[in-house]
Amino acid sequence: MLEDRPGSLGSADICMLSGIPQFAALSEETRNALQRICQVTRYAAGQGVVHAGETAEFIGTVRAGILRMQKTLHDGRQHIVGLLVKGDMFGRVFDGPLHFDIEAATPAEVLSFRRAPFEALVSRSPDLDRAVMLNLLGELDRARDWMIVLANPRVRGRLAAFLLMLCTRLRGIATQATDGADRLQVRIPIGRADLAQLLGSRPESVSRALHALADDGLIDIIRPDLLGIRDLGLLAEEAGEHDSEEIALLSGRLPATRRLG
Amino acid sequence: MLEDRPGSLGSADICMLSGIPQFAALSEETRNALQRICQVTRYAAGQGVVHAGETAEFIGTVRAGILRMQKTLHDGRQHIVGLLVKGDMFGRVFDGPLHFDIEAATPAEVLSFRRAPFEALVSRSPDLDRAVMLNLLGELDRARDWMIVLANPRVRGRLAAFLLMLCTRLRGIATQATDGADRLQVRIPIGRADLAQLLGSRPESVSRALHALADDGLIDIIRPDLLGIRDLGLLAEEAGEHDSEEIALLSGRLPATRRLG
DNA sequence: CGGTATTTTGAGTATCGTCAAGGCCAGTGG
DNA sequence: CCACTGGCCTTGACGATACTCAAAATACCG
Repeated sequence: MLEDRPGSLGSADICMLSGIPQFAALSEETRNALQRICQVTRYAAGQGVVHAGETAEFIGTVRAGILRMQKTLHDGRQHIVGLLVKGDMFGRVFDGPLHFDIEAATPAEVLSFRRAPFEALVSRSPDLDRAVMLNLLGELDRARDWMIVLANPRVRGRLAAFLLMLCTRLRGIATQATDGADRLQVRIPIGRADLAQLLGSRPESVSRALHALADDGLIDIIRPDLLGIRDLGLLAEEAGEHDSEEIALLSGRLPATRRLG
Repeated sequence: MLEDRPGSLGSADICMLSGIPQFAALSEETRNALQRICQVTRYAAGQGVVHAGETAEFIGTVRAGILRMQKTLHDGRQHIVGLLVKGDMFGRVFDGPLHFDIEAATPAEVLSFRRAPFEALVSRSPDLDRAVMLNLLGELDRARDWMIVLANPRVRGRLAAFLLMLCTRLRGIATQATDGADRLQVRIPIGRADLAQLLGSRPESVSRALHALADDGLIDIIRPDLLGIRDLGLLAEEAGEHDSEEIALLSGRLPATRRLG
């Protein structure tokens, strides 16, 4: 359903929209119109994409890589409030300025549409309008999933929930091919300090929690930013296993211990 | 057992849409069309409105009172992920089932539109379409504000941030008239257990933090669910004062204009 | 007025935040 | 090629905070 087809298309331009699920279902006409008002921009890790307070002149869609959304506090510190991955949009269609900064967390490619023509196109194309709305709905759900992650009382639990999120929602983006067998690998796209703020903790505590999980055999720390997932089931248990169904699906091909209450 | 109960069909038709900001700007024609497919339902505190997993047959808008959005875990415990107040919509227009339960936190009035005709109307009326989209954008922002609240490392800070939210975003809804001078009163619409889960803590810790704030003179605990705000500025400081501007507005004098998404 | 649920308090322990130091890695310059 | 430097991650120690368990006090409801 969500498969993007490797386009056997003649023009290079036509490929610009490819790979983004939500655009795949659009009509030929709408896609062509989008094509005309878009451009691809590449960002290096750490580079700013949009700043809070300014009404972005374009609506963006992540094509590759990971962007982080953050609020800059008055004292200069930054507070991450979410990550944007392939297919996520930003830029407040029809609305005022953004309330958050957006920066590239990894090298990233952004597909950007000039605001005015994009809004006009949305008004004119019901299918695009609907795609935008569904995208918002999806982001809303994910923001609420974040809340559940953050509502975990212990750092270990929040970290486990976060890793779980990386394995499920961001599957195929943050995760990498397994090394032969069934071992799943996850790349953490942000540093310890940022991760700590995201999880409402401190870098030291995050590090300790991470190593505690490793000591208990739930994960392997291959590199500081690269983890191997050993037991997804135990991880889910640690996180409070809110959605046991989805985990079960993932664990299906893994020798995870199933101990549902 | 909570059961959904259809409310009385609207008879005072003309006034049904009144009082909800986002509908005020709609065209006469759209409002009339909405009028025809809506009904008002009243819920008692604790009563269920929609259950997760089912595609709601209604798109709802809160008219009065407070609803809570929650995820029911496999073990029966519930996890609150947000509160809905006047003007907030729920029901995933154009999309599948809800992922959360919705229950009345206080006695509430919900304006509900039958899904099919509502979606048809949205497709037909650009102004309504845009109102729905702006509403989603606003909810997304508030969900992210929640994340910042929850990312506070200490319970005191999270609690202070939560109270601040009640004073700003839910102003006039959770807040009550001041008793004479500058003292603001806030009603907490959920019990300690729910509040604790919402803030990623335990009822005991929430109670202690609350009384600690009271001992330090930031608030008064009039009843377990009714607080008097003594010093908004100190509260903001406690919370980490992310948005000092808005606080300054409130701390000075009102009336604060409703913050637009 | 009694019964129940919720909130609060208390004591003990685990966890976490804080401060400070040490280690690892990459890039830089001798 | 190697020492040096700076950033990030990790570790250690200690004090503060928060969770757990248990019990008492209070509010709520009929």
